[in-house]
Amino acid sequence: MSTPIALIDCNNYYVSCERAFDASLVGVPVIVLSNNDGCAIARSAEAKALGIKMGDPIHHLRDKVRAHGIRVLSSNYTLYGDMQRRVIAACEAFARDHEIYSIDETFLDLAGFEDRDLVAHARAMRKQVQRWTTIPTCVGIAETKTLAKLANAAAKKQSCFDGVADLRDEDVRRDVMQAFPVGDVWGVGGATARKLTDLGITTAGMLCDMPMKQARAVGTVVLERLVAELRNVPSAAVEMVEPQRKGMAVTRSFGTPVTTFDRLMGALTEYAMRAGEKLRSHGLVAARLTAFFHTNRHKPDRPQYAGSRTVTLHPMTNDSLELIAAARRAAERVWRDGYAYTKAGIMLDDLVAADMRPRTLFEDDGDKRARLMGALDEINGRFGRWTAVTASQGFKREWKLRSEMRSPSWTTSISEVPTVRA
DNA sequence: TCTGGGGTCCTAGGACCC
DNA sequence: TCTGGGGTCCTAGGACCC
Repeated sequence: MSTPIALIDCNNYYVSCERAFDASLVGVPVIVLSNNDGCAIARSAEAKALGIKMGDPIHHLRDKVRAHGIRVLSSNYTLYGDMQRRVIAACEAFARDHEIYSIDETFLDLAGFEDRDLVAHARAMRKQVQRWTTIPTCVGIAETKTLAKLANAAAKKQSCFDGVADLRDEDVRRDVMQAFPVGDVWGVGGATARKLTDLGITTAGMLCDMPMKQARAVGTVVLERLVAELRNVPSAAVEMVEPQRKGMAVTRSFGTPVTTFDRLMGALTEYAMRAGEKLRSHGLVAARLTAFFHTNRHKPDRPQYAGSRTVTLHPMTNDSLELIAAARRAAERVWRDGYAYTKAGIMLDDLVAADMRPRTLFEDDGDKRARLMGALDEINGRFGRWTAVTASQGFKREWKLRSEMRSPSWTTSISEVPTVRA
């Protein structure tokens, strides 16, 4: 028998984080918007009940917002990241190990806890999270990750589970899978769901019974592994160590369209600075940098252009100034006048741990630069991002994204901690 | 007027080599 | 009619996730 896995998932996570610090948001419909205040990416139960879907553009929702008094917030990732640490801290005593899957979901390795009543164990954990953070959660228990995800979804949807579903028993598993739409299975997206439906496979139970060979033909090894996991055969373990990251990106939509190369470089400079910071905080260097920018793809009647160029970084580097120079080289080659650009970004690939990077023969002493970057990170860490900037980055930042309804940094900025009067 | 920002994995196909 | 047979490496793009 394999070891049990739990998946703990926070309910309406961003909204729950906001509610932890603003009681007036409790019990009313609330939505949290994406970067640039573009579309709804988190919805309270009340907002979902009003028919608001994940990804709905806010400008399609104005009438509903007015009619139902929906509270609308910009996203506050600093707050959500900090709350995540608290949620995980509350879970630590309940598992041997954990793997953070996303900002609101964590897999827990329950090896060593098998002889307990795991449903009671999970309930105690939920209570602890609620007490420490106020955040409501659901827990799915199973022996493969795919089934733990499915258990979690069942716990969320079916009130009979009361927030904790355990799918280790085969009969329970069968019952739940039989009622579970195939398109809701973790790893089955729109394209695969259509193919499966055409074959008459409409539930997780039917997918589980699909011949492995056929699964491979329909959806390559990915779907084959997925079917194995539904059959309770693990094909992915809980990852104790963080796997080596392969690439990273900093991309943003613009608050107002950009039409000049200087403005584009202003934005790319900022993204390259941020990318350098991310690299350094992970102790990595990059071998390749891609700069890209494009016009508004949602408006096909307007002139369209997408520029993208990859350049090699040699030596491999995490030096922001090198990244900025590389971004300029890349952008210059594909720049075109006469278009209104609405989005740009920097992508870094072929990442390697900084102390493992290959040395080049004529590499000059990088110590000075490394110290400069260290000082930059420290200043910006202590006094807030973009306290220290490069001259090319500039101070105007007209392109910067919209975020007009952001809640304060309740937990991470001393000037914004909540005041309590008694 | 107005539509996110990250990531991962897999496959196909071209370039190149012997 | 018929046009080697493998390899490797790289890139682009699809599909999926939150």
